[in-house]
Amino acid sequence: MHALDDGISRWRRVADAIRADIASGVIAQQLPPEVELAERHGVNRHTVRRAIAALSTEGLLRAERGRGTFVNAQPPRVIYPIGERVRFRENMMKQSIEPSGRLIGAERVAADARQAALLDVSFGAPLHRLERLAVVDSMPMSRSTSLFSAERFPDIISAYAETGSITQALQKSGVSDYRRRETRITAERVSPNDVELLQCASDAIVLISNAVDIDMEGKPVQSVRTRFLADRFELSFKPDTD
Amino acid sequence: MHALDDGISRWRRVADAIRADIASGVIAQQLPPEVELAERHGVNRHTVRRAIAALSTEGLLRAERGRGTFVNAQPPRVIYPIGERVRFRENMMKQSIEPSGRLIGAERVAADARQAALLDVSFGAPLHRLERLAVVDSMPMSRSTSLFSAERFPDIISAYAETGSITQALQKSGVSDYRRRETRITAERVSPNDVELLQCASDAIVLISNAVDIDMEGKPVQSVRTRFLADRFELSFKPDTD
DNA sequence: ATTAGTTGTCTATACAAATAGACAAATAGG
DNA sequence: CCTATTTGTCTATTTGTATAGACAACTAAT
Repeated sequence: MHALDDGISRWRRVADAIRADIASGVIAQQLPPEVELAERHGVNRHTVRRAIAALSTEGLLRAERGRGTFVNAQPPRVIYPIGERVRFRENMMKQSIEPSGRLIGAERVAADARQAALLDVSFGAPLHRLERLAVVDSMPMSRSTSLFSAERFPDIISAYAETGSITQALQKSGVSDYRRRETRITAERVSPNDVELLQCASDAIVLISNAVDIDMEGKPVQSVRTRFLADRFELSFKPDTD
Repeated sequence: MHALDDGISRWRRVADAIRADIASGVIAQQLPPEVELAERHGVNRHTVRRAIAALSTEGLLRAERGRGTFVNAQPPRVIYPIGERVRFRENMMKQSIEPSGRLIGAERVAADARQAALLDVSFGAPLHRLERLAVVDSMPMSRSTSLFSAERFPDIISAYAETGSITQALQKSGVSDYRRRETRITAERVSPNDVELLQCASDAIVLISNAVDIDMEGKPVQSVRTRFLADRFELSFKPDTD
């Protein structure tokens, strides 16, 4: 009677279903009793209990003996505008959120064919790779990998380390302003490497944004790949605004 | 010694890792031998075999006894531009793709608070809900739920049924042109209802786009929620283009 | 105080997942 | 032809998942 053997346990599917019901508002404050949930999902009560246990350690639910199981209030999704002007710090502060970027790694690499085309440098040219982690209220939000031409921006790493801001680091390197040329968005399961970094479940979903920033003459400045945790973010694109 | 009990079987995690390695180009044509994969992922060879079996029935891999396991060529992700002008048919035909929309349901509903605000109608006002399925080469790509004011567009359903196009259905209803006001993007696991409709795995990831279209006077025309299969799509946002 | 309804804990059983080892069958290269 | 390498098949064992039933502990209302 097993629907599809997709390698996902029943309690996990029940947990996902409950999570979805909460997100969509089907379940508001209090969960139905365990026996009812078991019937609804066609599983044993113990399976429901395991699902609830998982969601409880996640902080989404709170079970009280004799009373029932309740939904904890969740922080709303952070809205992240994508458009011509993308400035992480500005965007967050408009929503009364105090952000902080953390440098988690820097490396010198050679441009592969794809990056060479995006950044308009020759194949194999030296690049600075900058790994950042965006944190809001001590909760990891996204992980970014930026690539800069090492020839054009030899000191971008130290400039970022000092200022903690891409915008300011670029200003020190002579780029007074920049804008986004293109943003491509897709979604995947989080990579195992990022699980502890982002403090998320090992099967969390990340929104992936591949973008290229250009200076005012239209020359590529940075190529950046950001992985947003999908359950903490919502990307917003407004044509008119700004 | 279990890393994290997240309800996902080991073979499934190995399968996901292999899929990711293929997507990122770490694995190109041929897979490493099963024993090597087993070591790399810290599992038994049989577990790797099960992962490979799943990916083979999925069409991603092809195992040949005595030779090895090979990666089948995959169709590239369809690039879907989001911007002011969003026209499904036009967008697809630019990429030499012949699309087709299928009407899978229509219903008359009352506006809830959120939809009323988006469409600028009063709470409880009658809406037409239009459910569509976008198909490319007989492969389902996305599922859309459109909402129109039933007062302003009483015949939108039949107009869409005749023309098979939102753009043309709106023209028949007196809207010569429209543009997108805002697009909000997030990602979730596919809902169980959509699994058979979209012909995808029960834990596939969907990119969700919530958008509002407005006419040339700025009045809201439709509110549309589209669920794109993340492994078949890439959303692209270009500020300058058009 | 009693009762109905709820979550928490315990034992037991059937079934699937993962591990382990051995060997067959096909391929490729010397 | 022979050998090394690789995928395919088989048996067996251990561990984890899911089901089943019973009962305790707690809450809220009568």
